[in-house]
Amino acid sequence: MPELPEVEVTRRKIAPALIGRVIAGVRTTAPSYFFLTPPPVLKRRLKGRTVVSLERLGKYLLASLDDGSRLLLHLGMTGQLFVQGSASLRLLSSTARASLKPEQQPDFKPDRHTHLRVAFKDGGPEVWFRDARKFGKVKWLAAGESDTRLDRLGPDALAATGTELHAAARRRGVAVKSLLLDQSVLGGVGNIYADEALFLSGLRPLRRASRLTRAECDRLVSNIRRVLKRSIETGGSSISDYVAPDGSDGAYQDERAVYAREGESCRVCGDEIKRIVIGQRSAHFCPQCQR
DNA sequence: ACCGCACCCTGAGCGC
DNA sequence: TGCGCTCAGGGTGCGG
Repeated sequence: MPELPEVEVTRRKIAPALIGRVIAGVRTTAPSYFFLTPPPVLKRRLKGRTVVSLERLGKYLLASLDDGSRLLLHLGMTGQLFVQGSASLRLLSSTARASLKPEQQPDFKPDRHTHLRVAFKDGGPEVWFRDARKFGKVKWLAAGESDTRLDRLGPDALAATGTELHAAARRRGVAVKSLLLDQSVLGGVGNIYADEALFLSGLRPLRRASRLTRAECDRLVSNIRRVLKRSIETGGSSISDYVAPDGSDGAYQDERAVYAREGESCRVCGDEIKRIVIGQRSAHFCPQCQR
């Protein structure tokens, strides 16, 4: 699920269910590396606090609390942040979708993957964080405390400029695809949108970053912004053949030009979409449109 | 400073 | 039906 658009949609959806509410208590699963802050500490620090804001930094969510401390969240690959009782189909990953059945039911019970359950003083619906693969993260930050993960983040992909990308690209010998996935270069771009933006820009994913021209960087940044904005508009998207029963799926997956379309024909030129591996990740492109 | 790689974990989908 | 295999939209940390 989680690249910038999905995290942003999650933020917008979950913010009203968090902001202004007083936390009554937190329940967790057993300690694991999912918890960068040990569960007992987390429970102690969050109890009685009020969430005052929720912002997104790249693919991270950062909740500010009334005592100046902050809660850092990352959804990893399969993380799901949702309001208890809501069937947020469009926010779920494809893998989660397949096993979604329980969540579609209003009486869904927290399972062994539901690592965080936040209850509120008002007695209303709880906010839950479920993550089957545990690549997600939760960390409590004391007032004024910084975090290397945040410090390392480059400019947000929605705000970055061609100048910034060009400056970062110049010294790098890696494929442009790898450069785009580097969160210290641009915050928020993941595999899907990197492939889509490269397609729109007519750039091969294997193209060396250092050989990108200034004009190409301008085009690339502009197309990254375009695909991210479009995806946010459609409510985020999930790449899957699965059709949501309620039809609430994001529309972006129907618009994607290359991602997970290996062997299918290009919508622009009809050529066959190829899939290669770059830096242990899949990359998709049209040999004809991307030179 | 940069690069490639191993690794973290679970579930889905495939061929047999 | 079940088994073993490969794959997955995330990131970190290590040695070279």
